[in-house]
Amino acid sequence: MERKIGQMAAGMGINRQTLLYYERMGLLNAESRSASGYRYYGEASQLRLRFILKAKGLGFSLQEIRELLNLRAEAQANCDSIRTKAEQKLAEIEGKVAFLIRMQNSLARLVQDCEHRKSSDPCPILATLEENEDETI
Amino acid sequence: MERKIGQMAAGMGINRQTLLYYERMGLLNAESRSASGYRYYGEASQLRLRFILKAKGLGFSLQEIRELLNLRAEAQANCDSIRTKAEQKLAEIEGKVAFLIRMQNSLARLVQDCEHRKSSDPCPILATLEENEDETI
DNA sequence: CTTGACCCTGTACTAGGGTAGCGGGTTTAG
DNA sequence: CTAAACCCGCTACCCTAGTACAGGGTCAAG
Repeated sequence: MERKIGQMAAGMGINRQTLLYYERMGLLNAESRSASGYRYYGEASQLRLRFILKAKGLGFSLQEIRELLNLRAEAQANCDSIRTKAEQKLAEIEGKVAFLIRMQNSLARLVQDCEHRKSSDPCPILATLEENEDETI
Repeated sequence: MERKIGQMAAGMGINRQTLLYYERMGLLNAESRSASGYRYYGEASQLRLRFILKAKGLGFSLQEIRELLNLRAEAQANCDSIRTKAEQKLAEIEGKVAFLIRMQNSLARLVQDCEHRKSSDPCPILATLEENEDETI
């Protein structure tokens, strides 16, 4: 069914302005307009928006999503380009995870130390942050 | 030893402009100035900058770092507030890691599928992104 | 004393991803 | 028929974390 912008936004759980923003960014156009200019979004737009939001959820930037959409438009056959992009993104995410896990371990260790300190000791978190050596991270 | 801004920046591996930016943001002032206005950074500034960069490395935002610095100034005794902040940040990071790992699994599965598809099949990544159901993430 | 490397302040710009408000037109329920 | 709720285009603004440039002053070596 056809939806006006407000319904489309609410239905997808995003802001009305965001939909306009995506249009400006060349990601999503309404399928049709009323005589008075109201945007009407049909099934295809909803599919496309779902694509955009999922890809965003998978960590693709809007720029990358535009490329994916173009690839999709180009040819269904072009699975290889898509897979390459997905693989690159995967590597990137693996890097982020590794980094965050290092952060996580460092912080957890600091919090641990903090719990076991004697009340006369200085705060070990502050002490670590003040250290000269780069052992923490 | 006292360093001018360029030496300080180079020594810490950051941009000169970034140091000015941190000053504008109220994170770090030079200890002294020459008659002509040159900034001179001493030991205390270097300690403070190291603190800032380490905290940044642990995932704190500049805003949060400002709060940490204030806490630090308030009282060395206030270990509890510091630990609370560290714990909050830890929880936040754990959330991010969990999310990224879910993304990672989804993407890895898609790439897998992509490798094993028959050349007649449609690209499984595109197919997934077009799906209605929210199973992917 | 000049040259080059450095420093000053101040302003403006970047990217990414939106968000808000204005003045006015349209639609729909009562 | 009217009032609320929507929508239009447009411009401008938000945040974070910087980065760049302009126009000018300073310092040290040769």
